[in-house]
Amino acid sequence: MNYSVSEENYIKSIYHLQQQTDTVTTNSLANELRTKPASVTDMLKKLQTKKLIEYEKYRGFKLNANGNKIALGIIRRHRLWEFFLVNKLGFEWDKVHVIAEELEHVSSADLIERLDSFLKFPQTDPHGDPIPDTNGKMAFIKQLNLAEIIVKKNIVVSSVGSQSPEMLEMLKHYHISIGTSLKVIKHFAFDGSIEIKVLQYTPCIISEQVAKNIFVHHD
Amino acid sequence: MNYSVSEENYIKSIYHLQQQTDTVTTNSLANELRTKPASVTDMLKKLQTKKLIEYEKYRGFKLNANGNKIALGIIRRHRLWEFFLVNKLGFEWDKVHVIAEELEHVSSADLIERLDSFLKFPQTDPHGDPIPDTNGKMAFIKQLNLAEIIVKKNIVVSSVGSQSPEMLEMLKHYHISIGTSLKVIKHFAFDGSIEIKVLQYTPCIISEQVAKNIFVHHD
DNA sequence: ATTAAAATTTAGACAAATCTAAAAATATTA
DNA sequence: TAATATTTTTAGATTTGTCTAAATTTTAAT
Ligand SMILES: [Mn+2]
Ligand SMILES: [Mn+2]
Ligand SMILES: [Mn+2]
Ligand SMILES: [Mn+2]
Repeated sequence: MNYSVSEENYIKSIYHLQQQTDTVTTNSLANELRTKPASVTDMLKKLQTKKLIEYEKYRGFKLNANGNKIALGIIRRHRLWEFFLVNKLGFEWDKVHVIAEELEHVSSADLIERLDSFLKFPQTDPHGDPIPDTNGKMAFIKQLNLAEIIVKKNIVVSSVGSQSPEMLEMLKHYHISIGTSLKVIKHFAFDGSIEIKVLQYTPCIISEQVAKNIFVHHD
Repeated sequence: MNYSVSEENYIKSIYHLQQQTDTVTTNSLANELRTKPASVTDMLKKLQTKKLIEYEKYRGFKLNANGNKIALGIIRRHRLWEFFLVNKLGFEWDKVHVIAEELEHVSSADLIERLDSFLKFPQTDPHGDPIPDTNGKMAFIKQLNLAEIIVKKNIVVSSVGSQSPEMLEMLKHYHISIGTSLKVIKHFAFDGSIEIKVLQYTPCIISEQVAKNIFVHHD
């Protein structure tokens, strides 16, 4: 089966919202897609007819197994293109999302498998998010929030909560990007800020808000 | 201004038809786009409102200067993606057209300029067709039909009339691709077939129909 | 110059995706 | 539990792009 650009965007958004709450609401999806609740209801009916979601009027909805597989296919394409844009075309990672949002809808399966191979089968996109394989299997990376790290062991930045230019600008200033190794040195109870040390740089202090937007894993 | 996928496909098709006849007819465009004449008329009105064509009811139509520029932008994207698909992803050149037909509509200008640079500013696509530059300037390559070559000097294959898998298969068998150097040895008046010699291979005979689909330029 | 054929346009309909305003269902609060 | 607020759905409209069938215009043929 083949899905329209609009259908694909809905499917992907439902998938992402489900990571937070198992069953999704009409309003949250409308908000995510910057559209109106009435439009969401219309599309839900269509997705139900096409057997991609479980949906009961007024009760919320979720992707079924089939819908999940479709979603992971779209996410695979999105993240492979993002990797291409950053690592081959030299884009900054705050610029690639909007472009990948279009490229993800190009429908050739052969294209994506060849792109994957050309990129040497990357495991994560430029934001640290894992890339599903052809069968929709996605590595689960146990991520911890930097704000909650206590031990003074080496940790590695694996992804970020915000992909805004503002975030990127600040991370650059701190010499932090995906894959950067660092250590937590001290917590300040007063405002929740923490002192960290990035390898080869002098220690610095980041606010709690920044820390909460940085996800890490051990060694 | 931004144009829909449908509008872009119409604009590009009008451009291509204009290469043969300066002013285009409703039927020919409908045929090119595999749609119905009534649909073409509808779109023509829209393109006229958007000031992309000159159009007089029942009298045919053509792109104006603005429409021409838009068309060349789409063709630039199409051909750059085709080059990418063949030279980076390893597609055969009979497979790339349909995919480029989708990729050409991805709208980021930055994307295309970076792609161009990544590909080292190619001058022609995998079918030998010239790639317009950012400003819509396109090199004109004086092409001659192989069926009409008489002199026994070295000539270079610059493009092909058909991009079908059948054509590709046969050209491969003859060891001919874009850029191949060859010589015309003899014409057979009986059926119009000609004997050619591809460098490093023994001479062979190709039918008039094949020859008519091969375009060449001198040295 | 008529008439017949072909090309083109209009009229009216339809599917997809969206919207606003109103109605219905559910959740919250007093 | 009853009133109120919030969420969700329905009803009806709009835009884009397409279609068929009928009307109109142009072109070709007698
Ligand atoms: Mn998208
Ligand atoms: Mn990403
Ligand atoms: Mn296209
Ligand atoms: Mn081409």
